[in-house]
Amino acid sequence: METITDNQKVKVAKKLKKMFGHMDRSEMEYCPIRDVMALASDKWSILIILYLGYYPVMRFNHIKKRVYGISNKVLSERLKHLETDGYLKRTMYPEVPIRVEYELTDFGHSYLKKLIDLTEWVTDYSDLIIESRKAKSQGVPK
Amino acid sequence: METITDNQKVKVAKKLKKMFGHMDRSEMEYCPIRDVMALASDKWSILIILYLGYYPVMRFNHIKKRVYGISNKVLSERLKHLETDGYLKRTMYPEVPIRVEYELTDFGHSYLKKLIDLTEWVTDYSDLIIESRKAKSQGVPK
DNA sequence: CGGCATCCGAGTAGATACTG
DNA sequence: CAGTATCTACTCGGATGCCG
Repeated sequence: METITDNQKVKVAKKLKKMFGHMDRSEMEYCPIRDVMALASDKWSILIILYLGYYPVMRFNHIKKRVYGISNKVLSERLKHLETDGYLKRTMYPEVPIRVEYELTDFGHSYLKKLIDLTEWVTDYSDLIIESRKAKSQGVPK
Repeated sequence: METITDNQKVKVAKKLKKMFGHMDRSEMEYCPIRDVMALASDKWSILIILYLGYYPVMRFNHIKKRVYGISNKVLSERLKHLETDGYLKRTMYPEVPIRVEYELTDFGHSYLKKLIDLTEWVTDYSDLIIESRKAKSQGVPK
């Protein structure tokens, strides 16, 4: 485990203070963090974006195959949202049969980088989390 | 907007390949990324962790006041989960009235750092997202 | 004070069938 | 092929009341 010094903690606290200083007053009914995170950090959206980082251009059914378990409805919803928020670009080719391609925008790529950071962190520590869960569930009785 | 070169995109793709190479075969019914992210990346948990980075030690009602709009039920759920997964430590002082304190573990702090990265990114770009939303909703008719 | 139990309503997900 | 429509099932969040 990467050690964290008290000094670093203080720095972090300062950053936080700057970030949401005013939110302290609980005028944070509109909170951009909550808002934005909510939209692009659900399990499906993350996977979609990660796959689009892997395969630069994907079609609807291609994504559906990769993002295992997602339904048509949810996939098209997510894609629409992600497009609306500017993460990805949708290109339609009016051929027969129709062809639609999805790819990340520059903004999407910038988010992808953050996401990869996070997933690297997750994969590094997921074992630790799983262990922690077991420890608590088997629970030392007292 | 921070520019992203094709070269960087290739690097990112390689990382992804390493990260979930096998997931490609869609044996990813258990996907640690999905799993872990789902638990600590919901809007409430994020705010709880951010606040615990700001106020090192918090009590139940203190958190409740800060995390505006959260209900008792949801708060205690989140706290329990976050504790189970090892993000935070819960200390009970059997006084009267009882006192319970929450604070981040080292693991929690390590996650906090990632979270701050993300929120900084979000605050940098949230305007851009809002604009993108407007652009799409007012929608150039054709 | 902290927080669990219960109930209820709303939104969301999933399965399936259908269309341009 | 790329979705939409529809229906159902279920989970989630909020409100309330109770208890150690």
